[in-house]
Amino acid sequence: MKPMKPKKPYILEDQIGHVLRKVSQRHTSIFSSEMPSDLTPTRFAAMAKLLELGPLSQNELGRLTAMDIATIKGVVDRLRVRKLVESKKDPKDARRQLIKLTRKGEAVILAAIPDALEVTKRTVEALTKAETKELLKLLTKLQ
Amino acid sequence: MKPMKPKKPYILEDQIGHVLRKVSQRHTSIFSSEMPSDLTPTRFAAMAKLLELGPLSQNELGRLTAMDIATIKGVVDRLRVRKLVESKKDPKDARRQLIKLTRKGEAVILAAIPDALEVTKRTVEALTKAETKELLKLLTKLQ
DNA sequence: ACCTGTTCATTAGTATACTAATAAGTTATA
DNA sequence: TATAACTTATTAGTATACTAATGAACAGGT
Repeated sequence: MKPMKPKKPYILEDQIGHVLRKVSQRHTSIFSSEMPSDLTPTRFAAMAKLLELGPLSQNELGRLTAMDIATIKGVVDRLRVRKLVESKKDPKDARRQLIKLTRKGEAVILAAIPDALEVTKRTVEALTKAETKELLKLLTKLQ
Repeated sequence: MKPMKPKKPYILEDQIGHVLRKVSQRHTSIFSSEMPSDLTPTRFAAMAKLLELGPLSQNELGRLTAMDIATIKGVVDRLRVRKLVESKKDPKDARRQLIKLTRKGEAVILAAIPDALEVTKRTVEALTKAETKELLKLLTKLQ
């Protein structure tokens, strides 16, 4: 008779998904304590991409910020309500909504970038520089 | 006059928060492709803790699975609808709802554990064992 | 010019994740 | 014992995150 395979225990705290969730939660919490209350991580990401690349379609913006089309729509809607971005039909492609930063949006994102870099710094403050680099390298492999 | 500090560029892809978000998304996607459709990561985590520790109050369960009280309530409600857990008043403390696995819930979680371990394995399949260990060590420091 | 397949955007529905307000029950202590 | 402080749970509201269905517009090839 084959010997029984010993049952592997399930330790939640050792599972990568659970740890990722907790670290993400901590990051979000640091973000909201450092940044103005209506700048969430995703809103910030969308605005940063628009600053970097200029006007983009909603889909492009979603792809570049890792949000699916339903999620990016909500984010853009809420940015538009706050007059941080505006959108208009793309004259070259009637399907597309071209999203661009308003003057106010540009000012807000420019002012917020140093704080966002500080959020990153605080998130990894328990690690050395070498460890941080290693962590980013490993996580990047898992994307 | 003091020299101007050079403006640091903001590279979204280098920010830990963004990379964490993407890796979490990929993990969730692997989870839902490997597991039965109504077992989400959080439902699974809650059931795994109940299996490990027996009946717990909603708050305790939330703390042990890193969910705030509003989130764990929703998760428990949806587990209850599916008859995977049941709850009753704690006779020793009238504030508490004691949550416990049903027979069905226990069978479901026991059957699902090997698949959940496989999800973890697939999530880190791009890394060596040593890298995986290192990643978990670094992430754990950031919790 | 027509069809086929693709892309873009919207909508509805479900699930996590948080805040803030409220209410009820328990514990600590003055 | 009275009350103050804390804990537990619920509810309402907002924000990400995904699926699936729909419809409009575009692109390629015949």
